Amino acid sequence: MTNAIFKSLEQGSKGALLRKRMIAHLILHGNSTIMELSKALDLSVPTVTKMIDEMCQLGILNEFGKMETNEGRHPHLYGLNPEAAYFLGVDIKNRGVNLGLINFNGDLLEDHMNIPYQPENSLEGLKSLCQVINEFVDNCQVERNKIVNVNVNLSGRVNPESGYSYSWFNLGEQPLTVTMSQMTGLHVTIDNDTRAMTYGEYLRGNNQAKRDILFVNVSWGLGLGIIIDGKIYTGKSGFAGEFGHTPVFDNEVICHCGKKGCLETEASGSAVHRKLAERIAAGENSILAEAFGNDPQGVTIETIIDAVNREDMLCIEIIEEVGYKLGKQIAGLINLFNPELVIIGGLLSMTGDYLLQPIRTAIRKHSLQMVHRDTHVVLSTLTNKAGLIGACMLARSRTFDD
Amino acid sequence: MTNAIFKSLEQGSKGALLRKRMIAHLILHGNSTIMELSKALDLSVPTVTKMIDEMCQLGILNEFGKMETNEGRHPHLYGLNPEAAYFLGVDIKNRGVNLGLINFNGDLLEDHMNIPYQPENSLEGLKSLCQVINEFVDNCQVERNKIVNVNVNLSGRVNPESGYSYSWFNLGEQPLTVTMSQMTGLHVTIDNDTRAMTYGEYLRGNNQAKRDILFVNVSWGLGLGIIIDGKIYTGKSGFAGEFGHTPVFDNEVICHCGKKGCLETEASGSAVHRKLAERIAAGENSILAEAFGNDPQGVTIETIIDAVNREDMLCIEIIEEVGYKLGKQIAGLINLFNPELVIIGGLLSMTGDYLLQPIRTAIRKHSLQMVHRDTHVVLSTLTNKAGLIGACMLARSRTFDD
DNA sequence: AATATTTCCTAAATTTTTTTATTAATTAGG
DNA sequence: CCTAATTAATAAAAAAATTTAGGAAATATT
Repeated sequence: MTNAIFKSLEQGSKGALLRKRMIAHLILHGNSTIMELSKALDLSVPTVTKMIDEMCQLGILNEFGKMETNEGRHPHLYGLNPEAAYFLGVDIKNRGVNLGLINFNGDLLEDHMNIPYQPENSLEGLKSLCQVINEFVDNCQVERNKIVNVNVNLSGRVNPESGYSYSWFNLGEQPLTVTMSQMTGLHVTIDNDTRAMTYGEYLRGNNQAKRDILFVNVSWGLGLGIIIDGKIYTGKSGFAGEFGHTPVFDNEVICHCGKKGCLETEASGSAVHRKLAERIAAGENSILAEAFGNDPQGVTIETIIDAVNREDMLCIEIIEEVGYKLGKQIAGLINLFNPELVIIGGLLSMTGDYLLQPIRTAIRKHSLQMVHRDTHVVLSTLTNKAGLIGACMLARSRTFDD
Repeated sequence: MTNAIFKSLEQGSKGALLRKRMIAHLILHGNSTIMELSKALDLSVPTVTKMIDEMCQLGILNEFGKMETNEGRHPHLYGLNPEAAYFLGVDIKNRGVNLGLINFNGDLLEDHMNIPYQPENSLEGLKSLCQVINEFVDNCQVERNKIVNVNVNLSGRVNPESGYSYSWFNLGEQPLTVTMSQMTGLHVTIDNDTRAMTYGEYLRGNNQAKRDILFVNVSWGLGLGIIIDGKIYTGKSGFAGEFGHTPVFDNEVICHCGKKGCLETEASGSAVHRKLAERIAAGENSILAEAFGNDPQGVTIETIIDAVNREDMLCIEIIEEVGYKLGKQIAGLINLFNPELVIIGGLLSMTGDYLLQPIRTAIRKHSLQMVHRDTHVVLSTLTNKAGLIGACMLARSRTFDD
């Protein structure tokens, strides 16, 4: 972002708020006409015209030809200038890190999945993460000074407002965002990984125009992202969505949160892994029997998903069992939230209908018909890139939030 | 509300939106200075001054003397003119109806509890309800034409926007609000009873300045009211908050919703009633043994509450059991919503600490410490008047919503 | 092909809002 | 009791936004 553009959006700058509202509208609704903007922002046509002219001058917006209409003069279309700014998304996984670059328009220009990186909760671990980021920036197609913001997804407790992370890299006194900015020379924001996935699906997952959305992140653990009236809901302290630790069962499995009976102990990737290990140990057959025999800890969720998609019966049975238990709890969520859309995402959702159908069955059976009638339940469309794309989208959005 | 006042707030009237925003602020924050309003509404001091002058002229606002400050010139205080308009709240109970009258300032001027009325889901039942309302209006201290709006609480499915009620008085084609307006000659709005209670506690329950609130309505059934960012959350179709039908148990009790295992079958007034009946039938002793022996259906929640407060051991035991089960599920809600405040209300909350303490114990045990640390769990302060006061407050608010 | 109709966009006039400067009201301290 | 310091409210000037009216670009109709 050139200096002139940045200045025109700085807090205090005349008309900055309106300009940001206009950008936010264009992000959400795509290229628009003056009339549409005038109605959406509740401003007169001349005012919008004037603002658009200014922003075209600054290089923030572009004209994109005329719209095809049936009658009358055709209106011009205006939209974000893709080259006005670039943003970076960073998605940290158990055994690697995903990096992505988008332009101002939100198009994913480059992505680099599974860059080797061993997450380690120390200053060294943070330094090597920043090194990975710096290498990506140095080798990407865009100059460093054109990258306006970097958003990093972290698991666990994250306060995006203050920039503090409590579960990861909670080192020293200053917010993690400040430390990372110093290490990379780039502006950095952070957010929770499930929230980022939710935001990615909201903006890029074929789910346009839905305002009340639940996103269920079924990976090693179990998380929930909540979008209410088009905005991410974080709760009072930023910890909303701890779905995995809902007290449901009377089992004796100790959850990593320290309690017993958490939903996560029966409905998550870790639950699938444990159940598989138990049943293979009890003598049941599976194409993963050998792998579990050699090194149970070495079997990843990806391995299990692969086995499911190769139609291993034991794996499918366990996925169905877990899906039904999860669906029953999602039924409760639907009763509570009466959402427009429920998206099933996370690693385990890559088993597709094997997971989705039992969930749908359980929802039909256990939630009130009048409530779930208006709720669509679908699979994530971004699958394993939801977190990365969400990180990129957040990197952009955060630049225009106050 | 005189014609001039009404006209100045009508949609389309110049500055109506700003005037409504100002009224909304004064409702929520009480009497304010010009400076405070200027900051809250993001308008300059001269603009606010001009608006206030106009609204004082119209009789909407009053000046209320000067505020005590330490230094400098003291600012004038402005607030709603209590006599500018009056509103009626109607709260329908199982065996009667509660009516209340508030002034523009929200002060409860008159209330009439438990007016004999047998709710009947028919045109006759609706007519006799309107007759009760008309009698109250004719005998109250305010002239009929000064009453601007009447809000009626109904249980079950209600769409406040469209004015249709689906569980009660779903007669004919036009919205219930229109029918009732014709029958009473007054402007009528409707809402769900739990939402009204929630709104009452939000505005009048010593819980000011909290923005994310859950209200648990433990009466014969079990409902949940959700306030997010200071606004009532209704979900996509207006049915959010069906907490009572969360699938939790494996029992064989058929809920009135038709399903088995609903939370409501183990944690609600009806559950307490059933458990009591069962254990008395099994030979356990209680001061209600005789009453249950004669006419089980005749024993009301009020009777049971009375027995608890007279320290009947069996009743207390059952309340504690129900409280713990409810608390465990509320723990899940806290994990999900990370709210600032949880209010325990509804008829059963009148057992006070007998219900609250087991709930708190269960929350401590079953929700994540880092999440519930910032959540206060309190009893309803409006108790049996929450619904009525909420109805009155909604009657007023609805006049200034679009 | 000419005219009517529809819709978009622009320019000047009008209205509204904000800035800036000034006056008013109040307290603290000498 | 007077003056300095502080904050509120107002008035006039400046800036910004909207309304109104008219021209421009496109399609439909005669």
